[in-house]
Amino acid sequence: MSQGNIAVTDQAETPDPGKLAVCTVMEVVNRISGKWAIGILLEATRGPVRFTELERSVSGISRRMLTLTLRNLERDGLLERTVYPTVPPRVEYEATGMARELYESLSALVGWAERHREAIALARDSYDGRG
Amino acid sequence: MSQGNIAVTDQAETPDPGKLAVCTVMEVVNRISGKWAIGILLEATRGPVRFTELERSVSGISRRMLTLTLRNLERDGLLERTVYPTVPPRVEYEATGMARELYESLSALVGWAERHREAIALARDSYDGRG
DNA sequence: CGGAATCCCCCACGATACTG
DNA sequence: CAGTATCGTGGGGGATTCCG
Repeated sequence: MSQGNIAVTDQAETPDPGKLAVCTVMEVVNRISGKWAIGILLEATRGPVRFTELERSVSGISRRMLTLTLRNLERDGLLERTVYPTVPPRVEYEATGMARELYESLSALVGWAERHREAIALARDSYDGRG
Repeated sequence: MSQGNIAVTDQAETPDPGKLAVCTVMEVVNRISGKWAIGILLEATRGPVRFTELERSVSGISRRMLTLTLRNLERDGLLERTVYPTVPPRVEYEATGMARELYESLSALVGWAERHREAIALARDSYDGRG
């Protein structure tokens, strides 16, 4: 994805700061746009959390998706995974500083959504009503 | 999606502001998480833009996806569609005030991505290298 | 407890037409 | 010019089973 927008900046005409911003936004949006990443990130921001705790607190998630999403977040450096070699095994996940900063950066978006939630709902009703 | 997190707030225990924020974030992220929405929104933020102009400036997009994404953005009240009943037809799209505010709200995310891009790349290399 | 492996489904998206 | 219609595909995600 984003082949066009990114490739264009190679050595072509003026790098166009606008296009660059688009790529940057898509980068971060794609990173958290999965169905579960944001919820997991939030739980892990509260403090160290175990696999099974996440399975319970992130309601609706399957073991498979929990594992996959945790791996991706860990890979991006947003979660730190700690294994305690006890028996039974104990694994804890915690948000990194980067992830906490990300969560703060999202507050602007939350503000926007709250300010315009009603307007969006009205726009949809209007659009769906008249076509 | 988000069945769990939203449904839980019906009349259950304390509404948990954290979970509510998760839903709000996912709301807005999902709204712009398509492959083309952000790029289209940017072009339409510069000023009124025609269908064919978008087809050229948003590189790689197909007519079909352009139409679908435009419809969704219009439905959410992020784009305004103006039809000039001339021949040949002329249709212009422009970002609404809401959309412009959204773009400003995204700047925090851009800042985050720029600050941590290198750290993320390193985290990935490290993760992929060692497994 | 904390996963990995397998199977299946759905839908966002791409390609390729046709049209007022 | 600005769309619609139709068909096909890939991968994100669900359900289930097995494992150290």
